[in-house]
Amino acid sequence: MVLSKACTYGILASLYMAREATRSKDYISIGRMSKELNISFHFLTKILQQLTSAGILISMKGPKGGVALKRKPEEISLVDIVVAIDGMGLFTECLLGLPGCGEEKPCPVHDDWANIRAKLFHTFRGKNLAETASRIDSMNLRLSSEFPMNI
Amino acid sequence: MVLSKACTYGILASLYMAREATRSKDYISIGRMSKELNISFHFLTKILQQLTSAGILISMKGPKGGVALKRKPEEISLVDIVVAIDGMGLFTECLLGLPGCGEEKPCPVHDDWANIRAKLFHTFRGKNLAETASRIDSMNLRLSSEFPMNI
DNA sequence: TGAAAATAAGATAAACGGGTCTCAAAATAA
DNA sequence: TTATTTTGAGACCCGTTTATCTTATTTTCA
Ligand code: SF4
Ligand code: SF4
Repeated sequence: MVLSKACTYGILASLYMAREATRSKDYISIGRMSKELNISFHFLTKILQQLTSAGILISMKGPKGGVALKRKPEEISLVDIVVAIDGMGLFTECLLGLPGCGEEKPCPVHDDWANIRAKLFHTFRGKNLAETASRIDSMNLRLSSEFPMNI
Repeated sequence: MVLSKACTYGILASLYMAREATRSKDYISIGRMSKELNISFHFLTKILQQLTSAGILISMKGPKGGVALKRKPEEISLVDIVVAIDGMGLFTECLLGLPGCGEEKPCPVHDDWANIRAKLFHTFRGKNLAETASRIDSMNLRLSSEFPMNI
């Protein structure tokens, strides 16, 4: 898997919060999100704690508490979430797993992989939560996995 | 990690065999490969067994035995190795891990990911063992990880 | 103040990938 | 034939990821 499960959950939750942020300024409870996104509550909690300590979210305990995006959704890119949870590995690691990959002694697939890797990075970096989340509504896309499979 | 460790080992061993195949027609012992590539012998054995049962290698027991590419190195692409070990997942799975990814109800990053995914597939498919292995020699590239690291 | 609601934190367990180990089976060569 | 060399096959171990569970801690509100 390209992204860890934790990372995809983090992205889905972030998109969910970005969509909510346009409607209210309140905190969103993790329990509610975990139900709507079909993600284990405790697992999601741990993931969002990572995003909180990474400075992407702010959290508040107690009734009316929950979690919210720290910055405006337009200012948060998908790469922020990915890096906070999975680290930079995907964008820096060698495709063939050789330690110390570099330009001087590159492996046979270096050029192609470096190209794809960069494209992946720029794609994630170029997508902010606001625009991505708005597409969910306008194009009737899905966020949760409660739909039937096809292909 | 994009490719599993087993898969990268399989690719490295295949490239090694492709390089050897141009010099002799003998079987190559897994023990020798495991030493030269710095890969655990038993683990490499298991991986190459997968390639054998996938029809990519042929094997022979006993002294002078070992393993060899079944077809000519020019006719084996990297995608053959990847699919035999890791399956088609990398080229078909959803980036966000949602089951049943598809065109009808795609997730918000579908278009970009599908594009990158396709590029990845065509890159692997377009690289055959012969050409890739020959670059190892002609450009003094590396196959094993016994070299010092440099970013 | 006290009950309830929510995150924080950490222990625990299951599943998986990576890796090791042992023994069997086959082929060679003495 | 017998010893040796090799792959084949499977059990087993270990660390990480995924997931669950339990126990604080903080906040709100009656
Ligand atoms: S493609 Fe480049 S970064 Fe990846 S393993 Fe090869 S040399 Fe290293
Ligand atoms: S990008 Fe396409 S294939 Fe990947 S999860 Fe989204 S809808 Fe599915």
